[in-house]
Amino acid sequence: MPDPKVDVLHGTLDVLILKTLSWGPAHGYAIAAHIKQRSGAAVLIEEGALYPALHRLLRKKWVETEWGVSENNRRARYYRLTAAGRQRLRVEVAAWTRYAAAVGKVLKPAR
Amino acid sequence: MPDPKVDVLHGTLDVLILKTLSWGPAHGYAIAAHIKQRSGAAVLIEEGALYPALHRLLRKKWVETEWGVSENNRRARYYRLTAAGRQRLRVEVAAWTRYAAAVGKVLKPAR
DNA sequence: ATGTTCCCATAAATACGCTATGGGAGAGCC
DNA sequence: GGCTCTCCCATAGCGTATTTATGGGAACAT
Repeated sequence: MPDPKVDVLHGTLDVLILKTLSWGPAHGYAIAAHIKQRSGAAVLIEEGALYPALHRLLRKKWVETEWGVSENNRRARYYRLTAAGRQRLRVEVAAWTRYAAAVGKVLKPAR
Repeated sequence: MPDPKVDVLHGTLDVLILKTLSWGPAHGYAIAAHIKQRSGAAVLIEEGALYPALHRLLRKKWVETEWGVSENNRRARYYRLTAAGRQRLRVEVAAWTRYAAAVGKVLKPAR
């Protein structure tokens, strides 16, 4: 069984969602589309991961939601960052940046 | 502010270990120390994660092992990259690089 | 009417790191 | 001889997050 495909590293989905919502409220489908587009199709969010993640963020009060109608005239649930969510975004971006830099140092070729 | 500890993101441990072993054979304890040192203490590998990971890599034939004696005159198990492991390292470094770049694009501040 | 896209959602399987815990053996100090 | 510190290996149980697999409903184009 050759290699398992890993689209999203554990723990990075939340920050991607929060960042996306920092541009303004959006519904789930649009969030996934935005991340895909903005990452150059390198990060693909499965719906089975997306909706549990959104509910998780809701429970933590980092986002809030209300039903609405999408641009395509469909029933859609819009998510919006809360103040706590915006703060959390800063924390998670900092953590990612730090971690990515650290991994980069380890993986960097010899000097 | 003591030690800002950062959890290891799922899926990044293997590549860190493989990279470390690309410098030459090493035992578990030294692998953890190397990653800690090289990452500027940002990435700390718990032993409860390290040894299962090493056994995983063994099962996949990416590393091989033999018992020896450490620099401190202690019984130690040395791990060495196999050819398949070296190849796998290239794949995983590429995957990390690509993924990190993609996340970076999403997290980048406004245009 | 039929297929396609859009949109939401959950269960089961899976994966992997963390915490907690255990042990053994060399080295240095009293 | 004891004591403690550091080095080194290892496993079990837990928690959490992602993938896979499914399901459904509504709008729109053909």
